[in-house]
Amino acid sequence: MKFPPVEEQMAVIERGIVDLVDRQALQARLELSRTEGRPLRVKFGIDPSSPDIHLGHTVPLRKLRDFQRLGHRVIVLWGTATAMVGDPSGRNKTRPALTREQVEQNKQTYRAQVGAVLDIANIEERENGEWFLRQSFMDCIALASRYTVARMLERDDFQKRYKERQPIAVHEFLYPLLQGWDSVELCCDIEIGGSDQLFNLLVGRDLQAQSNQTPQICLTMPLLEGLDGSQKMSKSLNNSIGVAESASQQFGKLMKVPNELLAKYFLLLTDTPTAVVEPLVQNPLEAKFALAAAIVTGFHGNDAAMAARAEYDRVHQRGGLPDELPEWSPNQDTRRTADGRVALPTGIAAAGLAPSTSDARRLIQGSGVRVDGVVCTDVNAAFGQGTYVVQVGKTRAARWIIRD
RNA sequence: GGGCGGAUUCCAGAGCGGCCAAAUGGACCAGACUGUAAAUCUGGUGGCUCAGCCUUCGCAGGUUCGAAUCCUGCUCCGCCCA
Repeated sequence: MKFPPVEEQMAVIERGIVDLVDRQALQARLELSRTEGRPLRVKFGIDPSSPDIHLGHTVPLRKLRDFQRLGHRVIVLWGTATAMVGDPSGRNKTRPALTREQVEQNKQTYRAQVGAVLDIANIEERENGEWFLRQSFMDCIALASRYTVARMLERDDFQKRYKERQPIAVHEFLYPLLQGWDSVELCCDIEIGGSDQLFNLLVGRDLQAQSNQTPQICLTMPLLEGLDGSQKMSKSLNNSIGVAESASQQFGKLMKVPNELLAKYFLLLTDTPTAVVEPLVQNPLEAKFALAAAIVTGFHGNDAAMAARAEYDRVHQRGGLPDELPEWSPNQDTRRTADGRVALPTGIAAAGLAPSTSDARRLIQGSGVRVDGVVCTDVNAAFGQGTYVVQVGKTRAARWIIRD
């Protein structure tokens, strides 16, 4: 196995990172790996606790890919056991517990999505259920005895919650120990995580040292803010861009990234060199197009990215229609007016363009609804036999086919 | 085990007998503007057969002409003492 010179490796590794504990040890270990021809074992734990991966998750995954390209051994550790405990990092609430079935299901969908970033044929996949699901309660006690309450409470998340009188369940104290123990089981050289993971990663060092292993190097990546520009990207906050979303969805959402965040998105989600990014960001619109194209190409290929761009131009810059226009026709349950026509609010709700008739009415009154391209503000409008294109806002539209 | 405090619409958080579908902020949606689905500004955000009607303020009862607001019990949660 041939590895690039340490200097070169360091440059790749350090791009975009937050913490590195510690830098000298990393250099030394890279040196050693080079002389011995031994790849370093780089672990990344994923708790399959929600069904989808978004761009925020891809930040550490991309760093793993860097390691993979440098020739090192990437270990993806599925937290099948830890997902059932729930990581307290960055949380102000206890996570809901998951069943084994949910975890297994999530893992399957995750796996496919991880493959969009990593060369999945070339990684080591493990599950911490391998050891934790077999251990006894006494093993758990033994593990718990390795750390003190005071040290746990040092942790920012816990301190905050404690001060704010939020509940902290006892099992949440166990989480960092489980994660740290994984590193012992896997003999990790390096562990990667989000910057909120630093505490957990450091616990791994302590446990490794106690087990006579060389403590792992801890490397953290920034947390990616979501489209709202302030909170961490998260599906439940509805500010995320999913890996599995369509090209046009991704493209559109990327155009929504706040201007201030552009440079960060480039740094963490693309390979574009900083020297190119800096001048580019001066023109936010162009930068956004470039960003969206780069990311969408990565997940869907060049053609899909071009098509998404073309659709964006048409829909948003010229007020045109999206590529895919769903069709809708009334059925027996659809309420009709006295003369047998379909009232506009009723139809909008029935066609799924708005959550309720009341909401549809408001949209109509707020001139957010167009029929065949013409704004309609008449709440009492109704349509008989024919075909109509009904648009709600810029992105929601349907072709109504009313046969009678 | 004892004492105290709390549960409000998507979230946070006002309201403490009628003026409450419920302040304010966030989030979200729509509109204007900008070759940005950014920023800024404006409007909206329980449902409906919609100038009216119906259902919401932890759950179940009760007092009252009238309750998110008062009383009783229950459930869940936080804090303090042991």
